[in-house]
Formats: sequence, C-alpha cells, structure tokens
Amino acid sequence: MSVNLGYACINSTLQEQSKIMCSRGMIRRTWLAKGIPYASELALSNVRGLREVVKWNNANDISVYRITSCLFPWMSEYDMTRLPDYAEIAATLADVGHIARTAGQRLSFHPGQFCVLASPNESTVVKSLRELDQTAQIMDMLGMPKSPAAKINIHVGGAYGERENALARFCKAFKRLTHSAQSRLTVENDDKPNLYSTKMLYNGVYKQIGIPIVFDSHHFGIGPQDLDYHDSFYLARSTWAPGIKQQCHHSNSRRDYEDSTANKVAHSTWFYTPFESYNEPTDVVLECKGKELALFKYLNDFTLKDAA
DNA sequence: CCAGGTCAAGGGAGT
DNA sequence: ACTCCCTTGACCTGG
Repeated sequence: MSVNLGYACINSTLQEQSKIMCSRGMIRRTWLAKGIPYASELALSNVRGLREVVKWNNANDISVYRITSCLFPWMSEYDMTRLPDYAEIAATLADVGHIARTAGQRLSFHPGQFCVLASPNESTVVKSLRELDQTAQIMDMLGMPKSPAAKINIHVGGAYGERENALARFCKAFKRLTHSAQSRLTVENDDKPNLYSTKMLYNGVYKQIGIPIVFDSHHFGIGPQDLDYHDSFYLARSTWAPGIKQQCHHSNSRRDYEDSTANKVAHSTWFYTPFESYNEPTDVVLECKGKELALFKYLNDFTLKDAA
C-alpha cells in the first residue's frame, strides 16, 4: 500500500472504554493554585496514556500518529527536567519511543495557532521558539530521529497583509531554534486566502531554509489559489528529501458533507473523498472528528474497494 | 453525575 | 480601537 494512514491525538476507543487520555491539562486558575506538582502529575498520566495509544496503534496496524501538543500542561512555564516525576516521565517516553520505533510507527507533533515564528512581536517569537524547542526535546526523549521523519509541523502565520515580510521573519526566527527543533520543522499550507499557499511556502521557506512542506488537501481548496491540486501536491512532494516519506494532511469540510451551517474550515466526522496521492508513497494524517474510527471506515470505504 | 459555560497564548475580519 | 470570531477538546462549577 503506497499510502499509510494515521490520525491525530485522541484515540476515542481507548478514551471511552478505558478512560485512557494523553491531553489532560488545567486552566490558568488551577495552574496558579496547584502549580508544578500537579503539572508533573498530569504529564506523567499523559505519557502513560500515550504509551497505551502507541501500543494500540501497533496492534491495529496504524503506523502514523500525531501526538497531542498538550502532553505537558503549561510546559512553557517550567523546565521539564525539573518536574518531580521527571525520571519516570523520561523513562516512560523512552519506552514509548522504543515501542513506536520497533514497529515502524511514525510520530509527529503539530503545535497550534499560538506558535508563530513569523510574528512581528518579539515576545511572541520568543514564546514560539521555546515551544518548538521544548517539543523537539520531547522528540529527543522519545529517541526519535532529528529529521522530518519525526516532524514538528506548524503554520507560518504573522502575515498582517504582508506575506513577503512575514516569510522573511519566519526564516530569520528559524535560525534561532535549537538544532533539534530545526532538523524536524515543517510548514503547512493555510486555509485562508490571505495566508500561504504551497507555492508561497516553496519560494518563501523551502528555497530559503530547506524545510519540507506538509500538503493539506482541505486547506488547498480554501487557501490562496495559485496552482492546481496536482502541481501543489508535487511541489510539496519535491521538498521531502530522499529516504524521508512525504507527509500530508487530509480532511473533508463539515459544511460540505455533514452540516450546512458549519464553518467551511471545520472538519467532518467521516470521510467522503479519499486523499489523492497519484499512487505515490505518502503518509497521510487524517484530521476528522471520528478519529481512529474514521480511519477504519476510510480503509473500508476507499482502500479495500480500490484493491478489489 | 451531567450540562453548559469557560478557557494562556495569535491573528483575522468586521465595525 | 474594539469586539467577536476562528478550532478543539478538556476543565470546572453549579445544579
């Protein structure tokens, strides 16, 4: 099979059947009240949950999985090595990494909307650098390769109507990251016309600093329109070094298929169209509300039919 | 025990 | 300059 499918963050089966989670966090008020000891407790609980999810993925032949960015609550506020449970957390993560690598399961991260390397605001950049460095530190604890095989994927952001300047700021800020973070960073095309297309990322990021582009099929449809799907896919594909499998995202619009009142950028629960990869070997993270159950349904609806 | 309001962070769009 | 919105999913309170 040329396409390996994966899913993101929550395993609904484990969560519902066994209350296994890896994204327990706390709101600010609780953080101020309970602080580091509670953060440590939650982080340990989260990485133990992650171990169960990774084992489950192996047992279910799923070889692509995005880890939640909420593993360590309030991570930016402390040095992870100072958590009271650090030794056990680190040992658990090492075990998780071993389990994943042994089975050839590819793990990734996708920090969210607040991580903006291209921001004109220096304090936002500093916070973003820290988040990426710490995320890379978790990859290191997992024993994952320092390459986009273990990708940490983000959006460029910070456009303010001046994409050229923002792209330049992004590349400049990139150089301030640790090697561990630089080696794994990837950028993704956006879902708004005023943000970045695959082509803009190719010229403004890949040609400058050489990091790969994650092609998102759904964002392609609603972002800037400057290339067709085929050319966007192959342009993104050309940024992945030999030996490191291209990774893409696929989702369907909730508005188009499930709820006409939903925002067009919202994801559907299930899939109505398969990812078009032109039969190229690719890893695809499915983004949908149905999580791993939608992955199984996708396989049933599309892949098996194709094989028949 | 559950429903529903709330929630660190950035940025865009509309006024 | 201001407000509200984006997505997501878990927190947490009050009933």
